[in-house]
Amino acid sequence: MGSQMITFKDRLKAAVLERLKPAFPVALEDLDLAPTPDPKMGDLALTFPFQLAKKLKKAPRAIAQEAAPLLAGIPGVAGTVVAGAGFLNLRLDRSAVLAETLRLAGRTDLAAEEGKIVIEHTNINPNKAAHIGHLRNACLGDTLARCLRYKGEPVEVQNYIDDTGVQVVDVVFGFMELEKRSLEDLERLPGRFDYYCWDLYARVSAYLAGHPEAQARKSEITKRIEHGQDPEYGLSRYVSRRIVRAHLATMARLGIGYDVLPCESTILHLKFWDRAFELLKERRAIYLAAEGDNKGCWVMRLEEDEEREKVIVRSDGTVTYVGKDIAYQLWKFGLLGRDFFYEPFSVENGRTLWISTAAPSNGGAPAFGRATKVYNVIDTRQAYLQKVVVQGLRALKYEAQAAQSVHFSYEMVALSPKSLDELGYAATDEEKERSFLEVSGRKGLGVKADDLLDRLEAKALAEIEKRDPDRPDADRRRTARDIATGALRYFMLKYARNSLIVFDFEEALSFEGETGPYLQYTAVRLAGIFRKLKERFGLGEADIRPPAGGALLIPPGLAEAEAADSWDLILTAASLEEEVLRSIAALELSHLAKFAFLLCQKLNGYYHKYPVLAEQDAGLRSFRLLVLKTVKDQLITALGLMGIQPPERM
RNA sequence: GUGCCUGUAGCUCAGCUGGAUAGAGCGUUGGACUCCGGAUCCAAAGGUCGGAGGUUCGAAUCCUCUCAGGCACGCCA
Repeated sequence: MGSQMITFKDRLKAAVLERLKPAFPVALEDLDLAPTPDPKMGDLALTFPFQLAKKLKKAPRAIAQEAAPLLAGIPGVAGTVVAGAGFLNLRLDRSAVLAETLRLAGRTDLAAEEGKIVIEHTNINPNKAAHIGHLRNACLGDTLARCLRYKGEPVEVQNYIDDTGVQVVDVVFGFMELEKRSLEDLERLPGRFDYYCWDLYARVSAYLAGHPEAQARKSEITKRIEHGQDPEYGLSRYVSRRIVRAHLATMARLGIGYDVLPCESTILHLKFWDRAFELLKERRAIYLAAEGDNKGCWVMRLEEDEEREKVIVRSDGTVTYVGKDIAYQLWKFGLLGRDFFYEPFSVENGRTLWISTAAPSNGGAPAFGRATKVYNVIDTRQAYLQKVVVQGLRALKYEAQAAQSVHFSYEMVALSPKSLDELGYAATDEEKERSFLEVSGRKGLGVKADDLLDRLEAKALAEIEKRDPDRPDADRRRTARDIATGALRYFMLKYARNSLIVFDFEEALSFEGETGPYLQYTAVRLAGIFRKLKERFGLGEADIRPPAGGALLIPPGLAEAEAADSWDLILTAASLEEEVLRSIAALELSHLAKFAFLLCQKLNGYYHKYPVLAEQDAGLRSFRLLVLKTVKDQLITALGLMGIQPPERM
């Protein structure tokens, strides 16, 4: 069953309104169909009697009682229940609703609303290995992309590469000044290059803090990189490209991919900023400060605080981060009047990943950018800057695009004191006082993404070997990888985005309870039933269909307890599309995660109570199979949206 | 100082645009079918929803105040 619950509810609402209208002053928006706390009280609750009580000067319960008979005979409604202080609950006609939803199986209530959506996520500085904070960003961004695509939206995923930023400069400084290495040395450097740079970057940060005189050399490196002068330029390019490949490999382990990599170096070469600067000046979005602290700078007034201004161009003529970001945001909407060139960077599963270039190349790249809506997945600490960027659009009179610029903000991942010990980090006394510690690339403090994935895989492998020692090696490893991915992706999605995750190894490495592997295990058991169905009865999943001709679905004489359990399970499964829409609307992907978990909990309970293959009554057996098939399809879809792959066995 | 976020069971967190008896996982205690996989299921114990006012038929949810914690506010990115 696709979930036509949305259409069903809308139709139901309209029918209810039609019946009530002659007798009560109700509008469509007064009619919300909420779930009841207990199926015994009916399936869907109406609360309008409470709203009308004052207007009609009547008790809500009396209104509900008066209204109840009016709803008799609505298609799909089997009866009404007046409950509590004035709830009017609808009891649905289970067979009819089941038949209808199954009849429409495969159809969807979802429809695209945007011309094109650009999602920017991951955006890791290409100077060190990815860590758990980056994983949260990428998991959120990728899941959002999957949800929007499922809804039918055209989605383009961009991963911005800041390949000329200070962080890359620091690592180039380290290679040149601290290690005296040439480009050829780097090319021969074996092993995990991103890990090597992780340590080097921390060393450079410490060195620069202790050697202020080294700043001059650092500035020189920055300038030479900007002007394309070797060896600095070549080194920066080598470092950033090799590390981007490492990041892509890390994300590929999680099934996360991208469409295009816009690079800051290209933005500089193609003078995106110059064009944005012209626009900002033309439309008087910024002005040259004549006095005060910002004298000589081009600044923008802040909307919420007239007194304050944000520097966009420094007094030395260089542009700030926010300025560059405004140019990039304009480009995403196709408003800049300039464009990148592209060349293929890699091919993964037949999907080409493009990278921006300053010079025309072979072509063949799709038309990137030109979005009607943009999501920037960036942690909450950048909320202020994101606001300034949007304000920049508004100042340019791009009101519509400003309104369609969404900052998908989320809290950071921090480290628990316990995890600090495990990392062997020597915390200062001040740091020990804190309940958590921020991940810090400068200090070299953090849990590397690949290390975490390695540990998850090792643990999963150990579990598999314990349970099923005879499996072929390749099979075991593939399964361990799926489990590791499932565990990590669910972990990153289960928390609300405003919730600070204080990372703890024990929690992250758990495979029991509310975890990815629990969901995968549920799916695997379901698959097991259908595998055995084939073996024992010769029936494939495609053979599990509702009886033809709208015949009665629910076997006569089905025990009330089982009828209620089946109904509850089906109704839950059918709400997938609603949950996806709700997740997108609230930018709260934990809704989707919790939904999948709830569905699994209900399914596991059902699984325990009602045998399927062992059931002797053929009618009952096929009814249960139909229930399980329905749930299985929805569950697989939900897992897919979270990037979680259920293994064949586990 | 200003702005944003958070405070719910021993711990980690849910709680949809205010709706009925505040839920889950972990942990603790006690259980489970010669069963379709025990990475599962069932049960018990565990809560002044930080505090005080207010709005409402109804508040964990909205408003005000207050306490506690976090983050942001740069001619860094």
